[in-house]
Formats: sequence, structure tokens, C-alpha cells
Amino acid sequence: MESALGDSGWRGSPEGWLEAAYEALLESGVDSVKILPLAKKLNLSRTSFYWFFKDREELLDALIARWREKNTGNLVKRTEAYAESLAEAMLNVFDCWLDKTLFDSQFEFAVRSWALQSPEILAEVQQADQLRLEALTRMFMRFGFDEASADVRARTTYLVQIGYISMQSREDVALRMKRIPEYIAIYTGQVPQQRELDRFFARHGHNA
Amino acid sequence: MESALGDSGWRGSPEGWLEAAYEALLESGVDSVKILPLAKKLNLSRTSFYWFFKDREELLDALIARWREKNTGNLVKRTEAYAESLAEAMLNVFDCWLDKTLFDSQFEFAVRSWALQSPEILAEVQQADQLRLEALTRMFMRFGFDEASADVRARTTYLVQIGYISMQSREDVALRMKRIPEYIAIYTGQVPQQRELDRFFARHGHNA
DNA sequence: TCGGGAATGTACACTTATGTCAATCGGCAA
DNA sequence: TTGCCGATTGACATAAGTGTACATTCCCGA
Repeated sequence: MESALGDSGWRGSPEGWLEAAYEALLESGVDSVKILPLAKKLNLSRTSFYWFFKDREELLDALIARWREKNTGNLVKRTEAYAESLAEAMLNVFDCWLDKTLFDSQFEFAVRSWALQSPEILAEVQQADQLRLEALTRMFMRFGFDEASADVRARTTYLVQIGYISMQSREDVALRMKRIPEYIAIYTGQVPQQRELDRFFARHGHNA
Repeated sequence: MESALGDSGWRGSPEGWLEAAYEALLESGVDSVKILPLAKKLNLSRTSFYWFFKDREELLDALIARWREKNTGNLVKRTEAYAESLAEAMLNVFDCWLDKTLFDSQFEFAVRSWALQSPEILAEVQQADQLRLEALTRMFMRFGFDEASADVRARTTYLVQIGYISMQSREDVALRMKRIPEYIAIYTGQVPQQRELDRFFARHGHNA
């Protein structure tokens, strides 16, 4: 795999270190986000790190901020997108699970693992979970479910995805696409219309 | 929280170190399973560790063996337990999610997080996932689903639980119990009978 | 009671990480 | 040209971990 950082200019910058930290986190967890290894990756002296960041903690804080802004925000937005049916609304949410620019699954998993060894991160994660679940619950209620049912259905939807992420399975997009109509049926209790599926598949550059 | 190891005899034994390692793993992840801290916890000299284990790796191997034997085995057994209806079969599986002696969720999460930084552990986890999903799929097929549907429903069931574990939420049993009938309805597409629920609640010492 | 293996401890050598400090490089603007 | 500032460096001090060699203690059975 190619690193996203070519030696194009910005070696020395908070962004450079942050990007390297991000890559290390995704590949091997927080404990591998160490200044010395990052310096090697960047071909920089270890100590120049301290010009940009007070210490390692500050780098980790920046990492978490990045996660917080990306994943939760987009998911909530997709739950609020226009839809004529529940199935279509559900497909809007599924956009997140297939589009890395909307939701970064590997990042998500890395952060959740991190939460195991840090109470602060655990608190962050749990707050994110709550926000996301509430957004999904509102979506189900918009389509006529009572609160209790909407809550459990929101959980099912969300937890399946978190579970999938935790499996870290590297499955082919085509295979995942094939399961989608079935998932929609289970989550919503209704079969999606063909034109809704077509619209969804088209969005993701997939010929049904 | 109280440690499970009283100073009753077995300080010096592989089990003592293994138990301490287990506790450290659950509390703060693999990277906290270090010999020096464990020695402190056990009030032992660090080096006496090497009498029982060749090195740290051997300890970690023992830890994984413990996980492998516990979680997957019991889950597969529950999918094969006798049931008159799909709902009842599903409730049999749910036993695992509520009974720590059948399935150790914290252990599960810790191992999955560990997989992020170790290809060997990742392979272990993925093999476990496959075994468990296959067992659940067989269960759905026993009750008349075709392979594709059974596969997606098995995934839903399993992934919700893995997702739940990854949320690390410390919810009250009563609250979780309340959601169970709804979950059964979503997973199986059928409402569970009252007597099936009663039997389930009774098993778990809960008055519905 | 005494010899020997099981169990533990002390000392050492090594590695990898962290953070501070003072010195330096390099380009650009006055 | 010079001077400055952003960026970078190496040397230092410290900490936490690993594993090995060797000494020591404890306890049990002959």
C-alpha cells in the first residue's frame, strides 16, 4: 500500500505528522502511534516533532478530533436526507457503509479499540454512539414506528454495521451489494422497490 | 473491582500469571499485558515469570487458547440446542449474550482489538467468525430459510451482538431484557410466543 | 537432617521509547 | 549582506520494558 504522503513540500507541518499518525493508528492501533517510528516514516528527526506539538498527547487529541468530525457528522446527515419510503431512507444511510468519504470504517474500528485503554476515548465513543442511535431512531419514527420499535430497529441497523466493522473482513463490494436488499427487508420489514435499488446501485457505480 | 486471585496458594503457577494476564487484557488491551506490571500485581519478582513461560509470547499464546476454547464452542452449541420454533432457537442463542459463563463479551472485545496489531490474531478471529456464522446459518436453514436469506439473517443476529460488544455499553440487564422480544421479531420475522419468552426469562432469573 | 529440585530474587546488558536544550541550517525580506 | 525566523538536528537525561546468568531460599522425601 502507498502512503498518502509524498515528500511534496509539507514534511514539516502538523498535517504531515497527523497523517502519519493516522496511518499508524489504522494499521496497528494507538500503541503504534509513537513519535520515533513516525519520524522514521517521515524521514525526519524525532525531535522536530516537538516544534509542532507539545507532546504525544496533543497529537492523539488531534487524531480524535479528526475522527469526531468525520464519522458522526456524515452519518447523522444521511439519516436526515430526503426519502419517499423507509426503504429509501435506509438506503441513504447505507451510503455511509460503502463510501469511504462519508464514513471511515477502519478509523472507526481503530478508535473503538483505543477506547479499551483510555477512559477519555471511551467517553468520546459512547457519546458518538448515542448521537448516531438517536438520529437513526428519529428516522424510523418519521416513518411511523413507535419509539420502542424505532429504538430497537435503530440499534439493529447501527449495531450490525459496527459489528461488521469489528469483523475487519475485507469483502468484495459486489458480494456486499448482493446482500443489501435482504438487509433492507430485515431492518425495515418491507421489500425495497426496484427503482430505489437501481438509484442506490447507480450512486455507487454498480450495475445491478 | 476485586481481583479473582486471592493469595491462596497458587502465586507461583502458570495459572496465576495467566489469570493476571487475562485481567490486564480485559482492562486495557494486549499492550498492557507486560511482565513487569503483572509481577507487581502478583507481588512477585518479575523474573520468576520465566520459570513458567519461555517468554511473553508464550503467555499470549496461552491467552488466545483460552479465548478460542471458551467463546466459539459454547455459541455453536447453543445454535444446535433443541427448539420447537425459530423464535425459541433464537432465544437459545441469546443465552450466550446474557450468561458470562457461556460467552465472555469483554474477552471477545479485547481479542478483536488485539487483532488490529497482530496478523496471527486477526486470522484466529476471522476463523472464529466464520465458524459462528456458519452455525447460525445452519440454524436458520433448519427452520426453512433458503441459503441466501439464512446467511443474511445469521449475519444480522451475529453482527448485532458483535456490535453491541464493541459499544462496550454497561447497560442494565432489565433494559436489555425489555428489548429482547422486539429483537426476536426482527431477526426471525415472527413474534415469539409468551411461553417461550417466559421460559427464557426464567432461565435468566428474570421476572417478566 | 540433609540433598536437590522447585520457586524466587538480584544483577546485568540491552532496547525502545519520551521529552528538554542549545545549536544550527536555510531561505527571504529589508 | 545581513539578520531573522521557521524548521531541524544531535546530545543528554530518564523511564519502562525485555531476557539471561547466577545466587538464594524453601520444602519435601529419603
